[in-house]
Amino acid sequence: METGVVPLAAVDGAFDLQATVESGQTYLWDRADDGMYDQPIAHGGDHWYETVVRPFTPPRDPDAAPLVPEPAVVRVRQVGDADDPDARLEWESNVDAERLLTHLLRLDDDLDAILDDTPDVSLLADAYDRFRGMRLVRDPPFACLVSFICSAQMRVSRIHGMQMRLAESFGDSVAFDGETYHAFPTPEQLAARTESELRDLSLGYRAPYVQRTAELVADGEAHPAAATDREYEAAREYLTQFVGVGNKVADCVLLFSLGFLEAVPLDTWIQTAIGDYFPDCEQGNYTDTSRAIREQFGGAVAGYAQTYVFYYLRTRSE
DNA sequence: TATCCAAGGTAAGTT
DNA sequence: AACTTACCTTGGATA
Repeated sequence: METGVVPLAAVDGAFDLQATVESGQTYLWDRADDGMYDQPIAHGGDHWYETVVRPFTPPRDPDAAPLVPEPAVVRVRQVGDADDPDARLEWESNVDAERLLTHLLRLDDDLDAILDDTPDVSLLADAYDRFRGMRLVRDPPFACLVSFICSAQMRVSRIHGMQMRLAESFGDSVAFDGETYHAFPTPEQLAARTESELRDLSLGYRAPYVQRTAELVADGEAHPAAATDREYEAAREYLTQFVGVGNKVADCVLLFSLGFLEAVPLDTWIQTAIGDYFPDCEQGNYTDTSRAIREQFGGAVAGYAQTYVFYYLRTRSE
């Protein structure tokens, strides 16, 4: 086993692991000690989180070496909050995971600079204040694509459960620390399953979407990472060729995997925010409403504001 | 205990 | 091109 420590003093701006991993941007991490999402969100706990990552190349740096040399189990926890000068991330893995963690958790972002670029609007300020240190993520592209195809009309906790079952049922097993983990399935592994087998995992009507999208990727007809070198709206359009992917899911993949920080997924919570706080942004169609709210949320980093607002509104009643 | 409802939308069919 | 409708599943609310 390899282990390491990332001092958070070396990171630009604050960091909050729990908010980052449990805010509904990624469904590929699991809380090690208890069932993630099965209980109300209690911030401040120093939980261990685990994920399994296959070798993949950073979408924005295609000439770089893969982030891990082999399928890797990564276990990480945060010790100390943003105000603690000794705060740190502790990790355990079968490989050197520091570069991988920096990528997945966007530790290379300068969060203070991003906040400086965000408009001074009370809703945004409140959300940033409540979840200070939350960062966006960079999920592996194919797993992110499948996750958000599964997200249609579905609760956060159940989306997470679907991804865990997909890995457990169809992904390669990886031995680590005396236990057996499962990587998220490859496009080939999912393409080889039947709609019925996917429905057995409670994917419902999303099952054929996932199967057919996996086929498109496995057959080489398209790959989500190929959207990266396009202009933002063209990249969104490119992703809608996958089955079960409309503008909203496409925006999620652009934001949570491919590093398009200007993407603002227009989900039900953001639609509510538009109605309650920014009614002038409602333009009657996705493209124009998206442009308007993107402007309102700070343009190039609008996706950061979106994700804070999403999490803020979704957890308001708790 | 039974019934109802809504959950990070999308595809397919109509006008 | 704009507008409707069907779609799986299930935890939690309501009666």
